[in-house]
Amino acid sequence: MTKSEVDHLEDGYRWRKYGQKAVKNSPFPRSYYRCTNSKCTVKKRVERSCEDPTIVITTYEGQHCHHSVAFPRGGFISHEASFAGQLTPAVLQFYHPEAQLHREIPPTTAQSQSQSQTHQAPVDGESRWDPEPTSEPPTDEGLLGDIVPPGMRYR
DNA sequence: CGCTTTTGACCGGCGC
DNA sequence: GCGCCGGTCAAAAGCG
Repeated sequence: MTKSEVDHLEDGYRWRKYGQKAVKNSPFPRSYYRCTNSKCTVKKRVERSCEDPTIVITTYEGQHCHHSVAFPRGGFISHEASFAGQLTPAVLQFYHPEAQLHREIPPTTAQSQSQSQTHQAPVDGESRWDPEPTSEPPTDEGLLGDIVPPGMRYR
């Protein structure tokens, strides 16, 4: 879950929208994105919270088998790519429709991605990520394959 | 000219 | 068996 005012959350990857559907749960439509890389079967589902338009719920499916496309000097992408091979426990409790109803929204949601960060890869550029991690095949180690990068919570 | 977005249709699964 | 819901595909249009 990410709080943001804009839909296009630049997470370092290139996404191609392949569909949009309105879900009954919320008045806002849900968008379906897929990684432009043919090898990457990663899918992303972006939905807006019904109660809080400023919050978008982004669900990732699968893992990227390549590094982010380009964040050379942008320097604001998180290091989530490094987690490409592991699952996050966060996925266990990521679906609580009711829970979010009484969730409060900090008024200071303004800076979602404007800040530049601290952390910038010294030598990055492109695919330094092995197409096939030696320790684990891209096939996927978990049936769910869902991954929620821990570093996706901006504040 | 190529790529991305957009929108409607189509398909599969589930519930009743 | 039918209807509903969610998800994906595919064609056309728009933009860079």
